[in-house]
Amino acid sequence: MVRKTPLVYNPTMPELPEVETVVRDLRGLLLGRRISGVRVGPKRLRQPWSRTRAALIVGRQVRSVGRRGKWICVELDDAHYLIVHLGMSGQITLKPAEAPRARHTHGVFDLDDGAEQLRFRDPRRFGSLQVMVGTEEVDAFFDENRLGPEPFALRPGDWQRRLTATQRCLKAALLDQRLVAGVGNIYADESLWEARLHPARRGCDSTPAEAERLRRAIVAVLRRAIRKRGTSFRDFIRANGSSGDYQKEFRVYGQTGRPCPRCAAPIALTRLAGRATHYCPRCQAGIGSSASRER
DNA sequence: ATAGGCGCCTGCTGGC
DNA sequence: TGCCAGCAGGCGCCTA
Repeated sequence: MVRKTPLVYNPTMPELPEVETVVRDLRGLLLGRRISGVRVGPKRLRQPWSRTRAALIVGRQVRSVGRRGKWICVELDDAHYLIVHLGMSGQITLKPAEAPRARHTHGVFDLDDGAEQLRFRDPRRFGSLQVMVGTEEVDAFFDENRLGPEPFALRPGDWQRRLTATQRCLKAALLDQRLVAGVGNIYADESLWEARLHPARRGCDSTPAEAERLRRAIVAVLRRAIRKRGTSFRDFIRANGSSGDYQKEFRVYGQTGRPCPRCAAPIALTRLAGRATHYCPRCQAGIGSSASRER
C-alpha cells in the first residue's frame, strides 16, 4: 500500500483558508473602487474568459468581496460579478500601473483613475476568471450539484447522512466539492489525521461518532489555517504580497517518514483518489473497524 | 446512478 | 555541470 518511491514534495494549493485570506485582503483593497478598464490575456484559462463578457464590468464599483468554497466572488454594481478560481497557481495582486507585468498574467483590471491595477496571474492556468450577470446566473453556477455546503455551515445530521451515503474512501469524499466545499488535498489529510480516521476507509463505514469527529476536525483545521493566514508555498501569496504560515503547522502533509506528533510512528505516504495521501498508520483507525490498524 | 481515471498546464527537482 | 522525465493537483470530462 505504501509507496516506496517518495513523491516529490512541491505542492501549491489554494484551498479554503488560502482563498479566505485572499478574500479578506481584497475586501480591504477593493471595496468601493471602480473598475475602469479590463484586459484579457490571449491564453485560455480553464474556462474561456471572454472579452465581451469582461467588458460588462467596466465602469462598475465593487460592492462586496466574498467566497464560496474555493471561489472568489467580487460583486459589482447591478448584480454584476467577477468570479475567480485560483486553481493550482493563481495569484491576485494589486500593483501600480507602471509595475512590470509578470509572466502568465491573464487578466488586468484598472482601478479608478488607472494608477493601480488588480492583476490575475496563473502559470498553470488551472484557474479561471468569469463575469456573471444576475444572482440567478451565480446561483445556477454554484448549484448544489456542483458545490456543497460550506464546512462551517455543515449540520451534523445532514453531514453524517451524506458521508455515509458514499462508498468512496474518506479521502476521495473530502476532495469532492459536492460533499463539502473548500477542502483540498492538504486539509483533507490534516483533517483525517485530526479525526484519527484512516483516509482509505469508506464513507459508508463511518459511525455517527466518527462522522461528527471528522466534521469537527475539518472545522478546527480550517479555522486554525485561516488564523495562520493559510499555507504558503512558493506559488501562493496574499493579495498584498505577504504570505501565510500554516505550512509550519502540518501534522502529516509533506511529513512522510517524520514521527506522528501524536504517537511518533513514521507518517506514511500513499496514493488515494489519484492524490498523494499522508497519514499515520498507527493512530488513524484502519479499514474495517475503528479498532483495526493497518500493517 | 456512482466511482474512478485521465488530461490539462508549468515549474521544480532528483537522478543520471 | 546540464538535461529531462516525472511529479505536483482542482476540476471537467469520459468511461465502465
